[in-house]
Order: sequence, then structure tokens, then C-alpha cells
Amino acid sequence: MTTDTLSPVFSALADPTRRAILLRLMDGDASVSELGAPFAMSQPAVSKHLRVLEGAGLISRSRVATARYSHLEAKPLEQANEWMQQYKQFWNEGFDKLDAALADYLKENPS
Amino acid sequence: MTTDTLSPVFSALADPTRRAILLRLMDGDASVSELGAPFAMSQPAVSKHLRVLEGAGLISRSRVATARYSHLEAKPLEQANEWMQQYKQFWNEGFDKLDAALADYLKENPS
DNA sequence: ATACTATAGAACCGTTCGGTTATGAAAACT
DNA sequence: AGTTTTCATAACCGAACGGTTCTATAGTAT
Repeated sequence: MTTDTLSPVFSALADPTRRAILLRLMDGDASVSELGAPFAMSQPAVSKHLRVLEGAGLISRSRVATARYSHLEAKPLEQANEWMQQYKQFWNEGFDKLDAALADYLKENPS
Repeated sequence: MTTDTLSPVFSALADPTRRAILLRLMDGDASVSELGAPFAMSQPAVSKHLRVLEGAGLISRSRVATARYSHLEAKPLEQANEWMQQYKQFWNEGFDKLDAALADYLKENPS
């Protein structure tokens, strides 16, 4: 069993609200109410999103008085990033084709 | 309106079968039955996965005789990658902390 | 024309998702 | 001690997901 760790990460990233929360956390740790403020949704909905992010390892949480602070954890993002880097060659391919076209052009039209 | 294009991409990547299909497509275009062969699932299930990938722009499709060939399209992967690059600084942070800890250690234990 | 091959589409099913409202718990304030 | 603030949990709901089976379609081959 390979205990798929990437799926929950991509799944968490699939929601725009959660992506926005992660971006917000780049500016520093924040409480549930702070994180939820920009969104037109109930507090439990925000809590649910945070639980998903925590489940994917994308955030860790700690208590400060009554508040629960979320902290960005970037390792899963790094793993997901590494997975995608496999395709780097493919999104350079476009440029390669352009280069080839340019080479052909120069061959027929010597400068 | 921002017409969220990242969500369908991450959503498509959240399934291990679909990620495997994308990896397979790095070796070249392939028919539905070829793509489905490694998996213990019905043909319509594979077709569904391909539709999801196509909907996210991750593959394009063409007909050759009765077969339908899938072709890897890396631009959405690149976009998703770009989104994640925002966090690059964060997954270097760990090393920074390690470096700091090492510096502290060396200060107290001069070599 | 007939039959076969490769794939898509429709209908269905149980589970998960993203949201809601209502309620409970823990720490802080007075 | 009682109230307020901050958050979590539970129960519910409709929609989407990942799979199935059964059927239809479009080319190929005979």
C-alpha cells in the first residue's frame, strides 16, 4: 500500500476558498474568524475548510487563549510541486517548437 | 468574474488513477483501452476519467479510425505549478531554520 | 449487408463535498 | 458565578464523484 499522500493535497487545493486561505496564511498565522472574514459563509463552513487543510497537512493549528491559530505548512505543497515538475519538459516543449520553427526560418532566409 | 481555471485542474489531479494516466501519456499518445489496461475498472469508468482530464484542459483528444487518442497538454499543469511557486520561499524556510540552528551550534561549540 | 471493435452515453448507486442551522465547550471578562 | 467570545460538533441537505451495468454509435473488416 502506497498511502497516497498527494490526493488529499490536490483535493484540498481544488477549492478556491481553501487556496485563498493558504494565500492569506503567507502573511502570518491567523485565527478562524480572521481567516473566515473575507468569505460570505458561516463559521462552521470555515472550520470545515480548515479541517480539510489540516488533514492534507497543509496547515498546523495551535491554541492561544480561546483562539485557534492556523500556521502554513509548506512541505505538502513542495511534494505536490515536485510531482508536477515531472512535466517541466512538456511545458518547455512549446518553446522548443518555436525555436525549431525559427531555425527553419533562418535556414531559408539567411540573415 | 475570474472564471476559476485552477480548481478543475487540481480537482482532476486529486485522483490517483488520473495522475497515473497523465504519467502514462508522457510516453506518448494512447487509446482509451490502452490507458485503461493497468486499472481494474470498467471501460466507461476510464472514459469518465478522460472526460474529466479533458474538461480540465489536461489532455486533448483525436480520432484515429475507431480509436480515440489522448494527448497530454501541459499548459494547465504549468499554471498549477506557477500557483504553487508562490510558496517556494516557505519550503526553503525549513532549511533556513536548520542553517540558523547550525550557526547557533557552531557559535557555542567552536570547531 | 453483417458482424466485430472501440468508445461514448444513460441510468443508477453509495459516498463525499460544501454548505446550512442549531447546539456544545472552553477560555476570558466582569 | 454568570456572561461573552471563539471555536468545534452534530445533523441535515442537495450536488458532485467514482464506480457500475446496459445500450447506442461509428468506424473496420468480411
